[in-house]
Amino acid sequence: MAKNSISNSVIRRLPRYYRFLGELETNGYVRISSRELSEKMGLTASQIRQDFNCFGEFGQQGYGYNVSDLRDEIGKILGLDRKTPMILIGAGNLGKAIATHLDFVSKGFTLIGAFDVNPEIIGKNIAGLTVMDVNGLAEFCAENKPVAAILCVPMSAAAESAERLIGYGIKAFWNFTHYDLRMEHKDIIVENVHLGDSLTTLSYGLNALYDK
Amino acid sequence: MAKNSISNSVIRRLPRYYRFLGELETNGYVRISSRELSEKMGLTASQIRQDFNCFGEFGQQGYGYNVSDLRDEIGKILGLDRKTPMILIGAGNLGKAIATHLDFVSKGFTLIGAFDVNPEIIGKNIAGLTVMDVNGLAEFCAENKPVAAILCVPMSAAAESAERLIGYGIKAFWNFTHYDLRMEHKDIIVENVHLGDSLTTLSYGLNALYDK
DNA sequence: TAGATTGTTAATCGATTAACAATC
DNA sequence: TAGATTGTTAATCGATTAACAATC
Repeated sequence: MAKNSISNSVIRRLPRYYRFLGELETNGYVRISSRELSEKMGLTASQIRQDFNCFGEFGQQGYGYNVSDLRDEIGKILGLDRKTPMILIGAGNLGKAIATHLDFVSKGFTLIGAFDVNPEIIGKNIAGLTVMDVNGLAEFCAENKPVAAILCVPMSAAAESAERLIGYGIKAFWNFTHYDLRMEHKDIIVENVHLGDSLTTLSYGLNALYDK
Repeated sequence: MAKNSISNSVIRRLPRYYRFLGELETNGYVRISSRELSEKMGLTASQIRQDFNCFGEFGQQGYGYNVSDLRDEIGKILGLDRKTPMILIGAGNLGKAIATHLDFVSKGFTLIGAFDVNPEIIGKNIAGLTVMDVNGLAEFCAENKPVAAILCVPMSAAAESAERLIGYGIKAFWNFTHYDLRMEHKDIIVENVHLGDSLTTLSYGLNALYDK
């Protein structure tokens, strides 16, 4: 589908394009030029055209881009037409919030199971799922073949959990721990969310304020 | 403190350096060379030296870096010795999880208040704080002068909440909404966490799997 | 002193921006 | 056709890597 290999910088801009195009569509836009979109998004028109051209020719000279078509194309590129089965590992505060807060289907996933070690959490209902005991994980994976996992366990359990999941056939991780999956497994697909690092970066940003 | 202007790429690596150095210290390391650190972190030794040299000369030729000193320096650069007063706006599932999940003090902040509109949430206790009615926000800010805010409200309320908070003197946002604060306010410090975009990126990553 | 490793300059690589010919 | 705007090539900018002199 995608030409050879698309740079990470481009990929990270795609979800934002997709969101903006959705808003434009909602607001009744039928066509948009790279210049107009660049003004709305705070990018250069050049960059937008370069980005889209990584994947094909979606525009029309003299006209611009058809908003709805372009959005669909980007959706396909992002694989949002899939429903990759995903499980949640660690249904504590954070895991629960993530499972509840997001619309998985519109992002290419379905959440099909949730697991925890804590007896107080097991049996509870989150996002329409009954939290199961991690002891049943092997059996569940054998039966339901989840492909992706949200890793929301404490750091102390991260390495062991990840290794087990890989053993059960999990290929992709949405990783909320600081365990460095990418370093340990070159072949596994990983997207990290490091909330602590993000807050730390905000702290750095405050230097601008205090240094005055 | 920091030389002129440090590139964003460098800044985003600092929290990770800080974490790794903490682990090394825990494991009894006293000194480390850029080469050894590069192997542990999956970077090049060159990059590590370049990064550190943005802020000063922390090493010693022929020896390497003192782990504990270096960590302290990076901590100072990140402003982790501060306790910037921060408030949580939106104490729903996600807001609650974030407030509970993270150690704010070790990241340069103290969480001093939590607010919501929902009567079912107001009065509840999270992270040692009683959730207050947003109606009391103006008064609270006048009295307690929070500098930073976690924005965890629904998209529909994001713009209005942000504008209000800026009016009450908030200078920095940890933004979990898709409202584009940076675009609207060039002078405000913003760190975005776009969970939806992150999950979407993971979906793109799965192309590698399905394309085969 | 000899060996090691930094700090720093130079070379390379990649990403962004500018320019413009192609074309709707 | 004339005007607009893409797709794409070339120029610029910035970040990473390599090399090495300085020095502990």
